[in-house]
Amino acid sequence: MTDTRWRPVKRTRTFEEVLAQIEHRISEDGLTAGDRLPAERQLAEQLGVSRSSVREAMRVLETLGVVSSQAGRGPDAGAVLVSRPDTALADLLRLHLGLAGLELREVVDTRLMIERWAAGHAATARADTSALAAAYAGMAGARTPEEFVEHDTAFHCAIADASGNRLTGAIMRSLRDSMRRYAVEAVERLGDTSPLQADHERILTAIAAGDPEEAARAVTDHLALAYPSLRQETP
Amino acid sequence: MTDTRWRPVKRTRTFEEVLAQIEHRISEDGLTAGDRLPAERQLAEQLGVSRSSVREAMRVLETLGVVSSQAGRGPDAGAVLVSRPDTALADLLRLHLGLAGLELREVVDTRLMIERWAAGHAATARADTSALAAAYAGMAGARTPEEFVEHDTAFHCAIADASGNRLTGAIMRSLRDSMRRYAVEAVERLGDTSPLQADHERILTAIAAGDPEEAARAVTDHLALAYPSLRQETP
DNA sequence: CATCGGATATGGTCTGACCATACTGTGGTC
DNA sequence: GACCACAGTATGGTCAGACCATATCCGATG
Repeated sequence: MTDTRWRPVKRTRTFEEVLAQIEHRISEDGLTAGDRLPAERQLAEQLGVSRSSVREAMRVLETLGVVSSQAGRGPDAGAVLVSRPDTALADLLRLHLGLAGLELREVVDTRLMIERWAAGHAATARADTSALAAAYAGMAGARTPEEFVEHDTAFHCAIADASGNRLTGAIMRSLRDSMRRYAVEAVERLGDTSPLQADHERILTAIAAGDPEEAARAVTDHLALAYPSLRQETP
Repeated sequence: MTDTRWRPVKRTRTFEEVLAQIEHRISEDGLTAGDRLPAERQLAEQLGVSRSSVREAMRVLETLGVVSSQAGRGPDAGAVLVSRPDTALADLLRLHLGLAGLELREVVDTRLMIERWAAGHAATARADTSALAAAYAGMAGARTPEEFVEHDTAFHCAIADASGNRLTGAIMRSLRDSMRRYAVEAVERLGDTSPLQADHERILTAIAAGDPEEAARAVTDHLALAYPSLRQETP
């Protein structure tokens, strides 16, 4: 038998080491959104690596919605810590949908799960419904399917936000972003948007009235209407 | 007034152009997991950019769990398309938890939402419970909190997987990964794991018996026990 | 005091080189 | 013919140094 001695699965690449250092520094120094990271050249010298490796680490952090890089000089320049999971999640889902690693029905089911949960919570908590009402009004004035979907997205994201949980809100926004195309198609296929608006009014009323069961039912019925082909999966 | 002529909000960086090209190529050529991307040098030449820019784009795709790079030569070498949203999601959540952009209670609440939903679906679908049973047995033989949490994570991820929805499964895995530390602390604080095991048996039985309501209740009670400080948020 | 223009710090890109890794093919050995 | 050792080579990983684009800062100038 040849040499099957154990070798480490994978040598840690330099930029991963940089990532670990930065992450360590964040948790150690208690950095939060708004704080600045050292400049790329400076970081490279501190860690004893090349600027390329630092840059690749920065790309990763930027992809994850943790830093935002800005050229130039001054307080706003450089790599600033942010907290923007939404766009990162949206990119992630969009790419995996495109890769056929995920199917639309899985995304829609997940969305239904979140939305029922959020609608119930929002109703229980008697959450502020002004954002919902604004989006509802926006849909009424929409002239194209794209415009309608825009406000529809805002409406449904407002439901998730009203639950008070930022994580579900972020997931919701990403789900909507990644399935925008299909939403437009669904609206075009339906033609008339008035049934959708009736649903929306029912949802809005239930949340405002603080009726979690009715809110959850209304959301379920609404998604069954918007995505009839997936109906059988919503018990 | 100075020149207020319109400038594009932000000049698209080169590597973003590369990203768009690759993404376009994926959806256009119908590439799926397992297919190979051109080599970095080759891609750089094709797109008329430097290898650095291609590499930064690769880092982004790798971060999103879409490609996996492997040095060397042969069929497995180079940038291969994969579909691994789990690790990407886990990194994302972990970093945002560290940045205080998210709070633990939001993560736990989201986990409860998914787990109730998944338990109900798994019970309804009479899903295969062998993975659940195996993880349950693993917990019984665990000797340290870390080991217990390891199998506990497998158990709860198996619930999410049993729902048949890969997206919720991936989210579940990421949530568990990102809160592993807190889970270990919770087990240590509890000391005795037998109440947890009793819960697990109840969940397992309910799913195997195809009783969605009981499964959802069992999961809810279980998380209330494991995270007592968050109990008031689980109506 | 106001304004303009260079100095400067920052990220963005490119080039070319070298290293580490892992397969490929070739040639020798048994 | 089967097997094995070794050079060849394509791939990603890293580095160094240069230059460009952008945005602020600051001093000179009117």
